[in-house]
Amino acid sequence: MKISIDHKSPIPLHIQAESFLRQLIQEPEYQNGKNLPNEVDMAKKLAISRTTLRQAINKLVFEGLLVRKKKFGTKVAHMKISSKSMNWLSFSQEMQARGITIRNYELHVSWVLPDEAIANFFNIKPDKKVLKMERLRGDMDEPFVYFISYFHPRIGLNGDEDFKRPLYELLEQDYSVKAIVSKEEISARQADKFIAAKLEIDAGSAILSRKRFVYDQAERPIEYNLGFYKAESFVYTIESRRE
Amino acid sequence: MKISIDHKSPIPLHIQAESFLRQLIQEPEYQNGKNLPNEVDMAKKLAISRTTLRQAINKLVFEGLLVRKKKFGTKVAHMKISSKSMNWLSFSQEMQARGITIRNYELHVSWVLPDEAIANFFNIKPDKKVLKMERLRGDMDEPFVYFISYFHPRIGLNGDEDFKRPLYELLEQDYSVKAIVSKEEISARQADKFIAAKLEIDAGSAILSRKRFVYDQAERPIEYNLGFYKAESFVYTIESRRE
DNA sequence: TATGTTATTATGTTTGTACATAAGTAAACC
DNA sequence: GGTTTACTTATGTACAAACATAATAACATA
Repeated sequence: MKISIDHKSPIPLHIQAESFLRQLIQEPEYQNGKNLPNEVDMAKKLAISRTTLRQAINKLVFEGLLVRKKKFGTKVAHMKISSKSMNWLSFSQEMQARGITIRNYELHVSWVLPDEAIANFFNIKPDKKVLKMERLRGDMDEPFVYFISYFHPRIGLNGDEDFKRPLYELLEQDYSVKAIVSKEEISARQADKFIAAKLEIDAGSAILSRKRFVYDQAERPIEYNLGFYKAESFVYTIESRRE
Repeated sequence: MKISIDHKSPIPLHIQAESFLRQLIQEPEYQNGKNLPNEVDMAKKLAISRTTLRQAINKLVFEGLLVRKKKFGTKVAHMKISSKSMNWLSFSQEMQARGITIRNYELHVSWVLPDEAIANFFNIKPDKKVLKMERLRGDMDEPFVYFISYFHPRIGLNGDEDFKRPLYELLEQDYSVKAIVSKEEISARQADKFIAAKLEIDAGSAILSRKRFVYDQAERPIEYNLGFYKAESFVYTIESRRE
């Protein structure tokens, strides 16, 4: 933890402060509930104004990473992995935002014949092969999600892409495909033998399964995605408001 | 649109500005893409500082309701999380919409001491009793969800209410409490013995658990709600869109 | 004509300063 | 001893004042 604020850098100070904080809160002491240094001191130490520092803190508070209480101070919100109404963060971005380093445990790409649900969703003939991508991902300690994705042939993926890059970035930059609409179905189910083995849990354990249908701006189907999350490690959060 | 800023009010100016903006952007012109008045002018008109106004704008930007671009101005983002409708249907309405006739299998109302999570959410002392309502509901064939709700004492519920009426209707009509914001956490878990017995399934079966935090217009906590759904019978769907 | 130059506009960044408020703790008072 | 009062701490609210920057338009120059 040497990273500090560089006043010469073209990067805005509050952005620098933000990264600084993201690093800082990784420290075990803060993860364990210790208060962050108070705003006035920290601002002084970083040689930025309190307002600027608050700007950075605010962002993390908004994201739900920090909680503040008067007189009590600021500390990291002890919450689980969640997808905080930002449905549109990709998995890697989502994890990054929480300071979790992701590890890809397995990646497998193949061309397969679509089953009925998929052929239907893509509106293609069942004898037209589609690209299937399977990924086992998690943090440094253990895998906690197994993804299966199918992509519409129209996109032109060939299977040699660098799937280590964020998926939607890849689709947008290299294939001009913009994922705009997502329909998701979330349900609980019991892990079958295959999934249980991948996630290193017992068959029959509860898992959270997410089915995601992704469309482009013209509502054309792009991706059919299945995700199986180890139960304890995933909580889906939704925030909604009515008037 | 006469609502403006009241400097005498105990409500912070940036909060007032926020409500003002929320109203403002309802106007069809802004919905149709017209730029909001620029910050400097608007701040002058509202008689608050630009900083304070920006504080309010920032919040809406973060929520994804507004987009800003240098030189281009600020306008409403044409993006929508349309899971709204879904989230705000109460259970009975939700079921009705699916053509399912609901049956109440059990209803139990009691006054209990809140556990830490609840006391915290309500921000009350743990020795202050709260109203707890438990309900087992389902269709004509079988129960498929077990609800546990806790209500904030402030509301003034006494426990003798007619809980057969839709809940949010009751709160609104009889107690002038409007549920506006809901934060939900959805996760999979295994049924414990208690829940399993209620839902008539084996202990250890997968269930979908939904934790719901409900707030009123002033973001004050109203209800803490837990729902345990029989896995096969419930799928949570979300539709989201970005621009 | 093509290419700089400048002005304009509206948001973006940053600071310094001040007082308010919630929730404690300690001291003072009767 | 118990109640009030004052202090302390750290966040919350608010303002004014500059200067930076991105995008564009209008103008000027080679």
